[in-house]
Amino acid sequence: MATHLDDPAARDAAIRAAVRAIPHGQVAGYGEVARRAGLPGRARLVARVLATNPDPGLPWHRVLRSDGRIAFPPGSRGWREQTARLRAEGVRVEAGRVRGQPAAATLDARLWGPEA
DNA sequence: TGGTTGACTCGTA
DNA sequence: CTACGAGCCAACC
Repeated sequence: MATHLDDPAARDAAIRAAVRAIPHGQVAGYGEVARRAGLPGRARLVARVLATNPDPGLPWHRVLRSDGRIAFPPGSRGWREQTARLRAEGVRVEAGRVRGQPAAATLDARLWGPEA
């Protein structure tokens, strides 16, 4: 049976919604975003969506690789822009790597905290 | 129809 | 801690 996520457009929308859900000044991994969008294991799909994303308002810079590093080649245009955008939000970035916020932790845990 | 590509991830050295 | 290889998924040619 075809679930709503079988439709490419729907998956695309779900992924972008998950990205928009990342709070200002916080980050999340590709795999984490995919899981939150209801697409576990589709980290590469998330990357594709961001790469082709037409929405300038999407906080794509808050999405990192699972090891906390920026996914662009060091020194590239995107790499520099992502670094700058993150720093502008108060995120500590060193050598293309984000510190203080393990991207491996679940987004839910960060949104709701250890209390909830 | 079949091989290549990439803003990925994980296990191992 | 970093580097490399194999696995994966969907889009492209």
